[in-house]
Amino acid sequence: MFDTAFPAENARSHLAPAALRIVDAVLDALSDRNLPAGGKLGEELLARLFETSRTTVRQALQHLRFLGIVDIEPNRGASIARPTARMAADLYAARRAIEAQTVADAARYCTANDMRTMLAHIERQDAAATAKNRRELVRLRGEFHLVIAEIGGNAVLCHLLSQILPRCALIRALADPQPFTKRQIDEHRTLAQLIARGDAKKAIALMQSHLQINERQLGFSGDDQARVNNVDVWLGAYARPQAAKRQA
Amino acid sequence: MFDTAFPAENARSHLAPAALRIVDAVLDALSDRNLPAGGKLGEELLARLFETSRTTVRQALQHLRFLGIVDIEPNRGASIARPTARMAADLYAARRAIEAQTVADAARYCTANDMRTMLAHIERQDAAATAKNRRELVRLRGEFHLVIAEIGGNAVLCHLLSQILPRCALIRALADPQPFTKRQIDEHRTLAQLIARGDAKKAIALMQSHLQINERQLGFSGDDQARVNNVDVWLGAYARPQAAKRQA
DNA sequence: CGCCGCCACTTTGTATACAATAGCGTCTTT
DNA sequence: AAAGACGCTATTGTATACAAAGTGGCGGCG
Repeated sequence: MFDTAFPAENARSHLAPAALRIVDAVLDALSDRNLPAGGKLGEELLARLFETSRTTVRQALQHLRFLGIVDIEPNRGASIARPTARMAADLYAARRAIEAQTVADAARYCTANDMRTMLAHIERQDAAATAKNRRELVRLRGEFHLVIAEIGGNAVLCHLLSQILPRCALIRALADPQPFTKRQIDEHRTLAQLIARGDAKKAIALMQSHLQINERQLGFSGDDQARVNNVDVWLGAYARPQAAKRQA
Repeated sequence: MFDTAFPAENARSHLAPAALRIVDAVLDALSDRNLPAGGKLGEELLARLFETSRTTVRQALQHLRFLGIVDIEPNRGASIARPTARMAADLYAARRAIEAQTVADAARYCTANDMRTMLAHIERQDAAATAKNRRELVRLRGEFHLVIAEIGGNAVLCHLLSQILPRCALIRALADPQPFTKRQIDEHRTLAQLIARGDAKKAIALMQSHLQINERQLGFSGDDQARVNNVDVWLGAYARPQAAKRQA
């Protein structure tokens, strides 16, 4: 479905396959809520886990830093970002600003084929929700917003959105108590219809409320430090490609 | 003026000093319009020019790729991005979406001290314009928008803006025929006043027109391939820190 | 004479080795 | 016994060496 023209893939295309595996492993672990906030990501350790060199690991860490998933302090190394409530609010405010535009563009330029793409994607969301495949569902929910941005056709907005979506996923993994809900998929479906109809005004309004509802679900009460902090424990399962594939 | 809290600096803080020098050299060359679009940036060459290793060069190139200043093709290396008219339109559309929000936030949260910061910054813009210091003026014009975003207080929007501003600078360096104009600084001054007054509505409107005027000035008529393509020629002057300092 | 294939060279990608820095424990001194 | 300073260890930062891939030129063949 997503060929080389897909902006999110485009942004990753330059990465070495090995580095990409590490990035995906971290993102997968994030979707599964197996991320210890503030957990340290030693280069040597990752190199051993993924059977590659530190050079490649550093590539991956740089990319994750760019996505806001890890913090890198000079001479201190990388650790999982510890997003604050303020950061979450900023992030969602930014999303509202960006996605208001992507939705408007999508409503303007949506073709019949685009509508089919959206519906097919929503089908996959439904399937993932039915199968209670949390990781896939988290991935698809974010990806759907990218699909809309792609229909809008603004490559820059696509790129920006693909950057901040993983951070939203991180925040939700740490602070969202409600994993499975069909309502969001229903909102996606309604959104798709409004876009296909070209009703930009209503589509924007729905997107805004859709995002605000998501944001309000966040609660920063949970003490994230309570999670496992042994990175090799929680990342170990994601290191081997076959292990990751098997779960998916 | 800008301490560690400044988002743009924050995003660069992790880079090695040597890598930062390379990034700044490219950005300076860009401000001076000494950038051959599509020009190849060989790693070995840069390593020799900046008297460092290819490891550091690669770091800098990765960062420039993040900023959209260079394209990196696998096994082909890095080259200066060749932005299209479409890309420019997308970029400015994204800026309008983002800066509408930053201006609104700034108008809401602007303090007396923030106003002084803006005015002081505008003073520097005036000084650079009077001194016909093109590089400094280009830098300050972009930075002013970041100052506004900083006043707004949304770190994510600051970060996103700091990412796309260099690309705007690249596009203007390649396609903007009008280097020196005081009108933009006047607009900045008016914008500052509206923000300080808390008039979000008018401030947003002015920002939109400000950006649209800038965008309309762009003309993609010039054949950029006509420029020098010998990277060592145009970057040589920026390689040595003292050389760059001397011009500034 | 033109085109196709092969070989050499150039350039990038990856891994490893070395250097520098921060954190931490211990030892000494007051 | 407590506090400070020194040195050790663990981890990151940087450079170099080796491997792989791509590009261009040369020679043979049609």
